[in-house]
This record gives sequence, C-alpha cells and structure tokens, in this order.
Amino acid sequence: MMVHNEDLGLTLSLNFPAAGDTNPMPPLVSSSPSFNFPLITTPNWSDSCPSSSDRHNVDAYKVETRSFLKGIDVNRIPAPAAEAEEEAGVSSPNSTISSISGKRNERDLPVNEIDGERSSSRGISDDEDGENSRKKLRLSKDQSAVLEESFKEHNTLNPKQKQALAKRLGLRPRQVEVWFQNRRARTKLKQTEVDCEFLKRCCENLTEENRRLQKELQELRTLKLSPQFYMQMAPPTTLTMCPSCERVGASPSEKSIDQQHNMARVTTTNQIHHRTLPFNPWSTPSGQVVQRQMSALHPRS
DNA sequence: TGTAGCAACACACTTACGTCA
DNA sequence: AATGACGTAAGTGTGTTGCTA
Repeated sequence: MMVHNEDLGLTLSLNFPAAGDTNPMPPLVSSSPSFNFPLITTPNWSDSCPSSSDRHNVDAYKVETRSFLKGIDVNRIPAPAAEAEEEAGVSSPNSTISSISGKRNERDLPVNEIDGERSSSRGISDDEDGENSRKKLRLSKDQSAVLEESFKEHNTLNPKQKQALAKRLGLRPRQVEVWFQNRRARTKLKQTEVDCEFLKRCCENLTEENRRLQKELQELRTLKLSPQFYMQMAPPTTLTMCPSCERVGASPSEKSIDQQHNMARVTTTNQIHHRTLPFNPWSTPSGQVVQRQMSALHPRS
C-alpha cells in the first residue's frame, strides 16, 4: 500500500457532515486553554471524540484485535530494544478492562524494562548509547500507511495497541506514540485552518450584509424625510389592550375596548421624535440571510 | 476523607533532520 | 554543489488524571 502526503487524511472540508455521519477526523480535545472554534465544530464531532478520561477505555480495545495490514518491510528494527519494550508494555496499564486498578502497574515491572520507552522521551535518549544519536528515522510509506489506518480507527492508542502496532511495524513504541502525537497535531492544525477560513467567510458575509443594511436604512431615512411620504403616513395609532382579556383594539374607528371594559390605555404611538417604520429585520431578505448564517453557526438550533 | 507524591499521558512548542525544487 | 523551504520525527516543558500510601 502506497500513500502520499496528500492522502494521509489531512484533507479537511468545510462541509458539515450529514446526520449520522461520523467525521473521520474529529477535533481533538485539548486540556490546555487553546484557541478553538466551538461554533464551527459540529456536535457529532465532539461526540465521536471521547474525553481524556475515558478515551483509553472504550475505543482502546474495540479495534485491538483488528487485523492490520499485511506485513511491513521495516527500514530499521532495533530488535533487542523492541523486544524489551514489547514485554514492558503488554500490561496495558491504562485499560480498565484488562486491569481494574492496574492503570499504573508498569511500576511493578523492573526499571530496565519499564522505561525503555519513556526514558527516550525525557532526556535519556536511547539512541545516545548507540551510534546514531537522534538520527532521524524516516518512516517508510508502508509504515505510514499502517499508522494512518490505525489513526483512522482511533486517534489515540492505549499501551497495548501501541505495543502491538510497534511490533507489527518494527518500531519502538515510543516512535508510534510520537507519530500519533504529531499526527494529532497535524490534524488539529489543519482543522484550525479550515475553521479560520470558515470564520473569515462568515465575517465577509456579515460585513457585506451590514453594508447592505446600512444602505437600506439610509434609503429609508431619506424616504421618511420627504413630505410626500410623510403625508401618506397613517396617523399615529393608539392601541388599547384589555387587561382582563388581553385583546387589543387597534383601529380608531372601532369602538375602543376601553370603552367596553373601562381599561387602561396603552399607547403605542411613537412618542419619540423619530417615528419608526414598520420594519422587521427578521422578516426581510436580509433577516433571512442572517438567520441562515445563524443556523449555520448553530446547526442544531 | 483529604492530600501529597508519583507515573503515565496528551498537548503545545521547539529542534533537528531528510527531501525536494 | 549549495541552499532555502517544507514536512516530519523527536525532544522538552507543562497540565491533567488516576492510583496509592
């Protein structure tokens, strides 16, 4: 299986998935206060992204026995180290399924077996003892393809999955872990770019809409100031409302309700200098545009 | 029951290396 | 051949979470 960079699942779309769709690339949950766009991300995206507390539990073993792609040619296999690390991580400490309270039972393992993976990420490079200190490994396309396949299934790995994947690819578990971290970062970056583009378009649309409304308002004001228009206006209307039946008598020609009910008079005549026009922004085409934009921002509302 | 210590993890940020035009 | 841009593997710092004493 050959993949190219543009095939690695980084093609994101502004299209909102249809109901029931599962976005293959859900936004990642960040524990740190990062810049995100909650209005843009669709709800089912977050539904498909488990929280950090349970992400290891449900999805972890769902695909565990999933048959990966067929054997991979490895460009480098640190066989002894890999074997040691495989033995170290099989206990799946994060799983509440395999071990109820064994989340951190890697502690029980000998030190030299525990931290072959971890030490490499915290200063004690496992390459430093060797001939290649931080020699950058370029993953083969087959390895990348397998990792991509796995990432599509679940964008995080529990230790057991990590071990299995590492063993399958002939990589160190740390390498698999790093690959998934970087992959999640790339996904998030891509999603952020898409979100920014979407918001940019929203801003442009709203700016244009605002411009149009300002223009419309100006025209209406101009129209209002013309005497011809003013003469055509109906006299101020006095509405009366019955406090008991809450009926409103609007027409001056009608027998007023207050005469019938001896009620208080509610004057809606504009007692301000600028008489407003019967203009409902939500019923105008512009309002429809705004509503469309609002519904785009809140797809479920 | 509350809490400190620890380990494991994820993420943001950065560095360093490989590839390509 | 040299070089800068770019992609990405890997290192580092920090916050969170769950377990244990």
